[in-house]
Amino acid sequence: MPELTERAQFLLKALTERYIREGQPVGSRTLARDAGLRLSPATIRNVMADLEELGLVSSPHTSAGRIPTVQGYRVFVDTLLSVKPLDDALLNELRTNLDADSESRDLVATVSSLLSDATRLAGIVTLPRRKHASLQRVEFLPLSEKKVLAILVISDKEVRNCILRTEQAYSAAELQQYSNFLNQQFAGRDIDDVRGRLLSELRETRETLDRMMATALQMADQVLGQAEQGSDYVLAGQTNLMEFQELCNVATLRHLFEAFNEKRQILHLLDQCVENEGVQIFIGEESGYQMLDECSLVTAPYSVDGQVLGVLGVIGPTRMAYERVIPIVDATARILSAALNSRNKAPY
Amino acid sequence: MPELTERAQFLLKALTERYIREGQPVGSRTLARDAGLRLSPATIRNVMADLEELGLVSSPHTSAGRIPTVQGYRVFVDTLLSVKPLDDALLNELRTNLDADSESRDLVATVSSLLSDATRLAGIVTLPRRKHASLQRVEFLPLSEKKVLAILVISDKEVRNCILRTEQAYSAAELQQYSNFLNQQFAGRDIDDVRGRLLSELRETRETLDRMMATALQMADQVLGQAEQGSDYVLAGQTNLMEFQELCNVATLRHLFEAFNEKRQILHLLDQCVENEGVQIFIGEESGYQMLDECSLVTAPYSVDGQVLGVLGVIGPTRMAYERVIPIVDATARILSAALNSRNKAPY
DNA sequence: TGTTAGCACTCCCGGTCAATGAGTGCTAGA
DNA sequence: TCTAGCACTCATTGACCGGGAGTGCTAACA
Repeated sequence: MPELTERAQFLLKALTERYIREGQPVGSRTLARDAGLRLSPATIRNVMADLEELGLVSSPHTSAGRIPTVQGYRVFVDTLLSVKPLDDALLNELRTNLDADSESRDLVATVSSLLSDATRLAGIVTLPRRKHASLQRVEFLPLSEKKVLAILVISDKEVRNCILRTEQAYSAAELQQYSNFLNQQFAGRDIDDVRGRLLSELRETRETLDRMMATALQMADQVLGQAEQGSDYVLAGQTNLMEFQELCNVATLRHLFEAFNEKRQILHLLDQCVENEGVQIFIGEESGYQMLDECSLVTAPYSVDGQVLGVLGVIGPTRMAYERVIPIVDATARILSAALNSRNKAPY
Repeated sequence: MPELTERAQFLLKALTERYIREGQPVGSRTLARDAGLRLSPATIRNVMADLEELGLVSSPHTSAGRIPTVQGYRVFVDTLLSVKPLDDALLNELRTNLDADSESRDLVATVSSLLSDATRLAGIVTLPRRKHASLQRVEFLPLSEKKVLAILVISDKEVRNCILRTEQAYSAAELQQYSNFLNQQFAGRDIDDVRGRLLSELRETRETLDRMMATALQMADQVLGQAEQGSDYVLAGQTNLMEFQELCNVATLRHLFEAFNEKRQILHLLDQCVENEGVQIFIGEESGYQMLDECSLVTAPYSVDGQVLGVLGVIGPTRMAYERVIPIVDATARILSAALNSRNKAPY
């Protein structure tokens, strides 16, 4: 946008800020007073006409003031925004409330609440999912005649268990043997890797090797299959969204909440943010999903050892206090990453 | 209500049914046509005046029809309602969709969805919580230097694990020893019982016995303490509630959804239904909670071996199709109980 | 050439008003 | 005991009007 004069930029900024604050279309008279430039309303009107032609502002009807369009917000966020430094009290609160020792799921839930409390919007955090997680160990325990409890230790904070139904009964000793065997073979290896090997070994050795190994492999495969599909997120403070007038009609809310329940679409959107480093923002229709047409999504990925594990962010109305929200999201992502890192470094 | 003539009862029933169907206040003319009695509107009006005096119906304003009051619904539900027999297709769907082998939490989530789908309302199911669960066994696995994974097997479908931080490092062998010891001592016993013993033993033997046992007891106590607090429920289909006009203002919805998130109040209400056997209904303000003023709650407890484990039900607007909803809730509770029972009987 | 004052115009919003229609309470008669 | 009739009440709807806020345009001014 090099065509934008400095004055136009300044006014767009002032207009957007005021609109975000007040929620009302901003007229030329108000803007003249508000902006502090010693210009008459008439002059402002001329500038506004230019901005409107560029598609950065629009008026809901002829005799209302102007409001920023999605493109207007875009320019505002990308080039005009002066981000507020995060206030220390809040930063401390974020830090101290993160108990780095809790399990992933709880940790994620906490972060989600923190985000929603700090911004008064809806907080969202995906569960950490590492592309290359290594398997620390496997255990099998007999539950009842044909049920086996499989426990999969991935790291010192990620444990999954699932109940397997088996064709026949196995004794504790047998199961012990199986898990020993598997741990010997696979402990410390990448999970995808393990799965690949399992499959190929299963095929190869079906007849030749003894039954024990086949069973062990089969079980392990079952567990891994179930463990892997856990792409999910935790949402908090949805009800905060009900406070905003622009979202306050039931149809809009319904679509939004249904999307939250469905998860699929939201997840897909969040996935797009994984690649981007740092804060990423979707404004209104930019997301490409209808139910988010009147919302913005501010996200940031979090990571351990340079490997991105997930995305966190907030969802709120397009008209949100970006200059406050952006640093919060940014900081939270850093703090979460740090928390995950520090405990990951604990020696085994 | 012996003062109610047969005719008055019949008309109250007709009025309530019509109002539930149409959602509009019912006038005397309509009712005269609808009820099939060969009475003129004027006569009906007289009866209505009586019903109004008894507090069973009311009119939103002078020249509108009548709608049932909470007391009116009460009489309707308690004495007038003709419950529809459940249609077999639905029954089958409920049965087949319950995978009796999944874990409690998943099972509960499924039931919740089934309820909400079948009724087009919000389904709610509390997690099973047995007063006297017996401990099947305990396992400890080393995770990292000062972290231990504790696994608590309660039944062949209920497993809890939690990560303990310990003061010092323990070897796999040590942990094995501990769990062996605990299993020997406590396997098969009631969990509360176990906890009590743990505490007393801890006190008694602090100095006398060897450190191993003390640690084992301490760990077990930690796990049990964490495992027990799990009073919770799973909700499904909240968004269904947004379809109803009477709930369609944002303030009402907000209170409702906030209560859903809080859980405390709802849980308290559900707890009251545990004692009652069979379907229990709270209509409007009867619940005593403001956010449910315009809602009704239809619940039924589910149980295994005559022991009530939890409550399930649906939440919807006061104006709901009770004659359809009640049998669904009832049947679902039975089916869930049966499912839990059958698999519980599997020999160990 | 950029800025400003003035002015006519547009459109939303809130209030008033009257017509309509649904439904009621009451009364008198069958 | 029931019913027909009638006057009355009240929500809803649509039309209308005036005020207010803000605009675009034009012409004058620095």
